[in-house]
Amino acid sequence: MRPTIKDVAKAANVSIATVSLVIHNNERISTKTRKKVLRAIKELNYHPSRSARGLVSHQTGNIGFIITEERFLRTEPFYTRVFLGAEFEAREKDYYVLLATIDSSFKEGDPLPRFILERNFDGIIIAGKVPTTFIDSLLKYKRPIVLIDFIPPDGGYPNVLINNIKGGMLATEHLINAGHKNIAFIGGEISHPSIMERLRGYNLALEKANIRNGDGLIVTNDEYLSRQNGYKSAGRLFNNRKDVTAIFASNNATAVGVMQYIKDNGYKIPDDVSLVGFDDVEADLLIDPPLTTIRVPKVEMGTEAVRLLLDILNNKSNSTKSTVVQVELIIRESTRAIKK
Amino acid sequence: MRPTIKDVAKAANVSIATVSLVIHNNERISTKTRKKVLRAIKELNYHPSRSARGLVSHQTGNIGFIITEERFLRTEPFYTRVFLGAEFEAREKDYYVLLATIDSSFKEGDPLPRFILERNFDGIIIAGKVPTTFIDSLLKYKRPIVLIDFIPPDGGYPNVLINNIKGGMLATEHLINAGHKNIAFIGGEISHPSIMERLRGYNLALEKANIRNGDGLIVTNDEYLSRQNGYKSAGRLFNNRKDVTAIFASNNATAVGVMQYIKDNGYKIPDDVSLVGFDDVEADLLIDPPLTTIRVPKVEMGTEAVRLLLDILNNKSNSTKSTVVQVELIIRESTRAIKK
DNA sequence: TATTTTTAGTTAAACGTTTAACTAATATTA
DNA sequence: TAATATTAGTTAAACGTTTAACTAAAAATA
Repeated sequence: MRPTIKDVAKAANVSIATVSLVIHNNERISTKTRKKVLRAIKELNYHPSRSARGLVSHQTGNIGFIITEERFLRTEPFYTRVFLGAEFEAREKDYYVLLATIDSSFKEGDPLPRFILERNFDGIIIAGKVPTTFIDSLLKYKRPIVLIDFIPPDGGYPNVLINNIKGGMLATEHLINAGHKNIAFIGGEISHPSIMERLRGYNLALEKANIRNGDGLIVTNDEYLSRQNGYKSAGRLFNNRKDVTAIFASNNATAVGVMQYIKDNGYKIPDDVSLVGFDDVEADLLIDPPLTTIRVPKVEMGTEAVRLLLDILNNKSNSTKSTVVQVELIIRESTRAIKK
Repeated sequence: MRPTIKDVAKAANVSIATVSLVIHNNERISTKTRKKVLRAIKELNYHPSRSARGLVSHQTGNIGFIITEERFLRTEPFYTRVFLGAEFEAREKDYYVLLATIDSSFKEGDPLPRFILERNFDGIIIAGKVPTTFIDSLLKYKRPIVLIDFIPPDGGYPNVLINNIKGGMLATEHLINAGHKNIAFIGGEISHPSIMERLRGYNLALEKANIRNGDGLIVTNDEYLSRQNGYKSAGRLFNNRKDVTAIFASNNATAVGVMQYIKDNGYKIPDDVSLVGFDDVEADLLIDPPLTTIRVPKVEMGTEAVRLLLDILNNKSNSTKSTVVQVELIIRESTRAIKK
């Protein structure tokens, strides 16, 4: 049988209350007693029962982690890394993470994950864009919510954001510094605030360098970011502008599609066209040539989200604080200085 | 405040015991009372507290899902799909799934996931190969274990297995039927039972067709299944045997590496070489040409694992029953009949 | 010295369930 | 009809914690 607080109390020859107080670092217990109790805890390999604890304290020790099925299954392990960061941090802080996916077309009345219905969570992390209706149906549970890489239209939630503007600037400036003038932006899912910001960074960098980019260099649509979409968009781009020498693709999958199109049409990377992606996933290294990209600290985003959430749960923070994680330019072989 | 069993009892004008019995489908309660109680439950949107339940029943309602970090982060969402299947089935059966990763070099004494240390799980699912030391350190918790796609050396656990032999045969027979004679097998991680079985299926199919495959057609090593490894192995193959016309690669990532090598060396797929993979992940469709492959029912593997585990937990099954999921040949464009 | 304050604990109630043991009412049997 | 069995519930203890309220002993103060 697993040891209970009673066993510890008996072993240390104190009351169960004392054991509980030691566990919670209450300063009312003398160092001597504290040591005695801690020794007993270690000897018996005692771990408090979550059930008993939850029953009296009305806290579950669970953090929900919600992501759309689509995003979770994405070929690039972007959000799996975010999850990993969250799980590590939660483990550290004595919380469990309950991962559940929802449909990206979630409608009001659709079944919610069990732990939500059963109110078995202290707070919830939502990773990536989800339907507003989903967030709405969470409201009545009155638990803190932290969003990752997503700002819903009505805003007002604490979130962990990527410095997308900076990323867009870094990518574009890298191309400008290499002497490029006709720099294109290719981005799907343009309604996503993050993609819009990357475009904004792109524009800011061009402005700063006094480059007036002519028509047809910005190709966007609102389809899901994917290889196919990148391939298609590259086609549209090259139909209009044969003079393009550099492309900034708003995420990695798009970049791979763009690369495929360029290869299929007899151009060479980076000889004819330089290409920069966004995200930095392993696949970037395996493709030919390895992709220059903007690195996003994925694991850190997960840990930050948990920290933010726990700060709110412990009243250390009001519920509108947000964190912005920084990005970094990773230069590989898909970009080079323009031929004179 | 969330409703408790007392609120339901008051609303239905019965004792709390009656409510509990109704929830557990005890036949001692009349249909009339049962209806009355169920109505109250629905009206109040009552869900029993896991904490209270766990405290008295000594069951947690949690299923652990363990996977090595390496496998979880793999570019192909193979195990994420398996997890998804497990989560769906668990949700259905009123269980939570606690996902945690371990290091693939887990050693005795390394920290275990929190829910294990705290004994907060009724059973555990291990997805993919893990170090034997990890399984050993689980033993003392005396909870049922179900393995997915892995048989440890000392065996003895219920598991969900892929019909790898059948898969190997299907792939190889497909190539044989297309007229190929010099059919190679490329497989990394050969110490993995699943890969060995795929090789066995390959051999069986050749035997059945009375094809004596000469030297150098089987290229294996014990490195992790990956693109680079596939690329390298293909190099070794073509150095020895220029006459190969078809290749069965033991998983998808390997196949992609092989494909890359073939392209880089001026051969065409499927014109010069036919190629079959194993796993069927989305990426197979996006590569050029789309890959003929053996489809593995990934989601089903997850649901089966949960079913197996719950059967054991409910004493419906002894703890050595295993399930084998079936595979299917998916013909795409990477294979074709041999040129006469 | 007598009183008050502080220290270092202990006692006991409460949290929301499950379930064995009990009971009152009704049905069956001798 | 009296005794027994069945039905449809109810009562109450138990699960393992937390924590407010209490207390005995020691220290500080008047």
